[in-house]
Parts: sequence; C-alpha cells; structure tokens
Amino acid sequence: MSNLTLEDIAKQAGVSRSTVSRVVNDHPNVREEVRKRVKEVIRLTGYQPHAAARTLASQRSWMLGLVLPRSVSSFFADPYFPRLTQGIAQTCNQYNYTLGLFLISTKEDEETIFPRVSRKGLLDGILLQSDQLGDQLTEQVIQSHIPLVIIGRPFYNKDVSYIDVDNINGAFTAVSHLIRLGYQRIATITGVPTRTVSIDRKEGYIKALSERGRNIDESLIVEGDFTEAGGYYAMQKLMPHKPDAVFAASDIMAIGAMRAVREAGLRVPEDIAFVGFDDLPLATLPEPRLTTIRQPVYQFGVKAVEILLDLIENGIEPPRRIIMDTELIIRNSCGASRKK
Amino acid sequence: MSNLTLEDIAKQAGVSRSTVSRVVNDHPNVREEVRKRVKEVIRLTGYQPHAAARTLASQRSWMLGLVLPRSVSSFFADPYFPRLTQGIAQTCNQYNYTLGLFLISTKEDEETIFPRVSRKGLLDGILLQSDQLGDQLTEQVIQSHIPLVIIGRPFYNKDVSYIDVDNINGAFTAVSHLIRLGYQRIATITGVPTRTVSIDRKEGYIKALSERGRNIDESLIVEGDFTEAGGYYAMQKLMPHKPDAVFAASDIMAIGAMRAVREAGLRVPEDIAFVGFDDLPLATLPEPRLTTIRQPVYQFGVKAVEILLDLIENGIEPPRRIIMDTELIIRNSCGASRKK
DNA sequence: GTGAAAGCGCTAACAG
DNA sequence: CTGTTAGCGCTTTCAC
Repeated sequence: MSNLTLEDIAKQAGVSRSTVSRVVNDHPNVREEVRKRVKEVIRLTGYQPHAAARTLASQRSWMLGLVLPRSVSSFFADPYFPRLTQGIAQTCNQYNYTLGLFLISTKEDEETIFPRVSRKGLLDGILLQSDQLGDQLTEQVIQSHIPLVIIGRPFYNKDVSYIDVDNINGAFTAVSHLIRLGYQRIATITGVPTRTVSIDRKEGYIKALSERGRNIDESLIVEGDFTEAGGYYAMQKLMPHKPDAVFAASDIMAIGAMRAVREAGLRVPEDIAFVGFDDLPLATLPEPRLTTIRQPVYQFGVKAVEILLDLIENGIEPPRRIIMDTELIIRNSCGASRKK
Repeated sequence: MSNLTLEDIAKQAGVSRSTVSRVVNDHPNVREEVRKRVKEVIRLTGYQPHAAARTLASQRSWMLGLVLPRSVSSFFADPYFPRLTQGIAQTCNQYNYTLGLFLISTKEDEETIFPRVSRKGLLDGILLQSDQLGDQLTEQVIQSHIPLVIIGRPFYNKDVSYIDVDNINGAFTAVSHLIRLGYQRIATITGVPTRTVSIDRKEGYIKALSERGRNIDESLIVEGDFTEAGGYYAMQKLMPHKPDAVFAASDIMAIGAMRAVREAGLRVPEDIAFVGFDDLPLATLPEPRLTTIRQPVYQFGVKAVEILLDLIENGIEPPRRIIMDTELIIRNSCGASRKK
C-alpha cells in the first residue's frame, strides 16, 4: 500500500497538486494531454487518494449508514433483513458509496448508538429501520437533520421520508383471495401490535372482510410475534374457534401455525387453508407449499438508497414517500387448486 | 447537528485546543477541575469531534471492513452469515469501531471491490470470508498489508491469520456418532469441492470411517452445493445405493435430502438416519428434529474481531490461527432415541 | 487550463 | 499539567 500523496504525483507528472486533484475527480478543466500523463503516473505508482483527507476537505464522506434496531436482531432468523441488506449494499456499490452497518443487539448498544451514527464527518446519510412504538432513536436522528430514510412506516408520522411496502393492500389481497375461494371463517394471526407493519396488515384483513359485508369476529384474530413459535401458539388458540382459513401476517408464523394444525391431526389446506406474507424461500419447498404475499425486498433496498441519495443531493425537504406494491403468489396452502 | 470545532470549545472553556483534545480522548494529563469544566462545555454544546479530521490526524479510522464474496450472497438464505455478522457488529460496537459492510453481489462488484476496501484512510483492518479456490481478492488484500483476518480456512494457505471452525473434527464426530449407533452404510452429501469447508468435512467423514476400519464406498459420497435443492438431488442419486444413514455437510442440504427421502416413501430415521452440520434454528422444529453439529457462529464473529484488533495493535506477524470447537447436538433424525 | 494558497478539524510532539 | 505549533492529505476558491 503506497503512501503517496497528491503532491508526490504532482511532482512526478510535472504539474501542480490541484491539477492532479482535478484529474482524480474527473473535473473538466484539464488539457487532455496533461490528464493522460497524470493518469499514467497514478497507474504506475498505484496512488490512491486518502479517504479521510478527502472527506475532511470536501465535507462528504461517501458513506451511508444502515441502522437496524434491536427488535430486528431476532429477525435475522428470517431472510428478510439479509436480503434487504443485499439490495442496499449492492446499490451503495453502484453509486460508489461505502456502507456502514449498525446493528443494535444489546441494551447498551441502544444507548450508545446515536452518538455513533451521528458522529460528525462519518455518514452522509442514514437508513433506519423503524416502525416501532416508542422508538426514541428515530426522534433523535430526525432532529440531527442528517439525511434520513426510514425503512418501514414510522409509528409517529412526522415529516420524514420513508419507504414501505403496501402492507394494507397486501393483506387485503391475501384475505380477498381466501374469500373468493369460498372460506367462511377466515382468521388472522397478527404481528405484535407495537409495530406499524402489524397494524397495517391487520387493517388489510379487516378491510377485506368488511368490504364483503362480513362481520369481524374478534375470536378469529389472534396475536403472534413474527416467530415460528408465536405462530404455533396463536394457532392453538385459534383452533377451538374452528377457522377454515388463516391469513398469517408472516410466512414464519404460517409455518408455525401449520405445524400446530398438523399436530392436531388436521390437514392443510383441506381442513384449514393458509396464506402467509413475505414469500420466504424456505416456505416454498415442503408440501403444502405456502400461498403468500411477495414483497420486493431487494428492490426495496435499492429504492431506499436511491431516495437517500436524492435527499443528500437535493435537500431533505419535502419528505419523500414510497410505497411499494406486493404480489399474491398462489401455491397449494390456500387450496386454490383443489377448489377449481 | 452542531458545527462546533475543538477551537470553539477551547475558547468557551478558557483553555487551549490541545487540552480539549486531551479531555475528549481521555488522556491522563489534565487537571480534574479543568477536565470537568471542559466536559461540561462539551455536554452543553453537544460538541462532537469530526470523524474524518480525527482519522486524518491520527491515521486511524476506527473502522473495520467485513467483506463477503459473491459465493456467499446465496448463502444469505441461511442464517449463518446474518448471525456471524451480528457477532462481528456487536463486537465492533463494544470496542468502539465502526463496521463497514462490503457485499460482493455481481461480477462488477468483484472487480471494483479491491480498490474500495483498500482505499487509504478508510479501514484499519479487514475481515474477509474466504475459503474458495481461485480467490484473487484474498491475494490482493494480503499483499496490501492491511491487517487482515480470513474467516474460514483459506484455500491457499499463505501466512495469513485466519479463524475457522474445526470442520474435520465436527464431521468426524457426526459420523462417529452414526457408526456408534450401528449404521452400516453411511453416506455423505458433501459441499462444493472448491471450498475448504467442503473438503474438511469430507475429510472428517472419511477419517471416522477409516479409523473404524470401514471401507470408503465412493458411491456413498455425493456432491451437493449447500442448498436445499442440492441436498434433494444428491439424495436422489444416493438412494439407489441404499444408505442407512447420511451425514450432510450442512443442515440445509439435510433438509432437502430428507424431503427426497419422504417423497420416496421412506422414513427418517427408521429407514435412513440423518446428521447435519450448522444447527440452523429452523431445522430444530419440524419432526424429525435434526441431529447436527453446532458451530459457535456468533462467538466466531466475536473472536474474529478480537484477533483483528490484536493484529492492528500488535502487528500482523506472526499470523494468528484460531480453530473453534463444534458440538454434537443429538435430536431425533439420527435415531439415537430409537436405538436405545 | 493551471497554480498558489487557504483551509477542513484534529492529533501529537515539544516546550515550558 | 497546559499551550504552541506543525502537520495529516485533500478540495476549492481565486488569480493568472
């Protein structure tokens, strides 16, 4: 690793430091001949500009931060965040940004995270997963006026830019599908009520039933927690109420719920049909293959970065909002094939 | 976000810039009274040191890079890398380092990654997942002399620091377990032969059989690719050769293989017993619950960071090597309970 | 189109 | 224990 500076290159190329800087940064005002000569010296010497020096002088770090709160760490069991992260990382690469990853695992992390991510001269912008009730980190970051894109619909709907999937409509589509197939007692396993994703998916469920003039039966609405075990226990609570179909607010809960159904000696979809949400790769393999709502997770990450870059270039006002569409993926668990 | 500098704080506290710097960096030589006064001003003003300026002056960025090659991206389907990343991120937090994440997704990424991670003044050290044949990035990074810890056993065993799990011994334990249970035709589904992890696990399989004086039957060794589908197809190739037990080099392949067994109308473990490798959370839920080799993935991440920090503090020579132990987790798929 | 020069905000001798 | 000073390596006016 060379320890050359601009000055060294300048000397070797017989020009000034400024000219070399211009060449490095592709500025226009350099004679083609000179540019070529300088580039050659750079190539030969393996010169690289010093990232920190550049940041200090230009007040731009070319680095973005991805902040995933604690609630999320458990979610690492499911591929949602890895995929999202991939989309984000790949897009950062594309735009030549470095990605800083901030995972909040412990209570202590939670307290030290804000100074870490808001450190002056570190990040040009922040992507923050946040749809939780009582999330103070989000408040702090908003007030720091660092360009920010929230991933998910924030609980407190301030004037922040955010990007989310259309959870209401996704759930609506899922439940409408079950209605169309003729199911009469359609239950739902919701997520934790402290997250907007849960609230929105539940709303879609209610909306679909209401629009068809169905009554909402509270005994058919059971709370899960986005885990396999949560789905399992929720289903056990649900079964005495004899649902003939279940919309689970996540695939992983659907998997747990189907396990409960199987253990009770019932069959999917014959006795109880299922639709999930997420489209986990793993859920598509064992029979019955899960009918579900697919989210464009990777694209979601791409879009999030692009909005953030827009914010950085053009200012954070007005807040940008993106809601991405979902897609119903029909497989076997909903009994669609059987019903035909 | 304040745009205060050291100088401003110094003025307000009635001291020099150096003194403030000392306070900020917890240097000893400051009178307690002065320290208190300065800290108060810092608190009141919300002053934060500028990361880039600090890096430029101290030649330390307090940032580590985690580089995950392309072969790995597909692996994001399984929780191995997310968990590893968590361990790494958490440990970075602990030591007050920022973590940069470099995912190589595309062919282009592959070509631009080296300049990105080796950029002067960006990273104090690199964690690089690398156990592939023909990995030139690893070579480049080694030659750049940036402090480096390889995650996994590198294919070309140069004088590099690396950390790995004891794959040979893990596989040895798994297969020995099957031998002990009395199985006669123990097969294995290996990983791709271009990775040391596959080679090592296969070696453990062979070693376990050999030490018991068993012959190695090549028809009982089939190659998978660490995916569910790969396990499934490998098992189809395996079944005509009538194995009574299978050691799969990863849980995800074991899951695929068991699916093939089930579809063939056979039962696990009655007809064919299974032991996997990894201890995926998801594999422990459906019956038969998978007997497997647990890796200390999270601890692995912790240790990797600690070694890297050691390298940064104390120089990269001599190379450090850490091999971590695995653990046999006995559940139902191996038929241990049945055999007793 | 090119160069000189003034910072960017901090650290780390060194002197006292 | 504290202040002065000289950089760290680059960007960016501003002249020419």
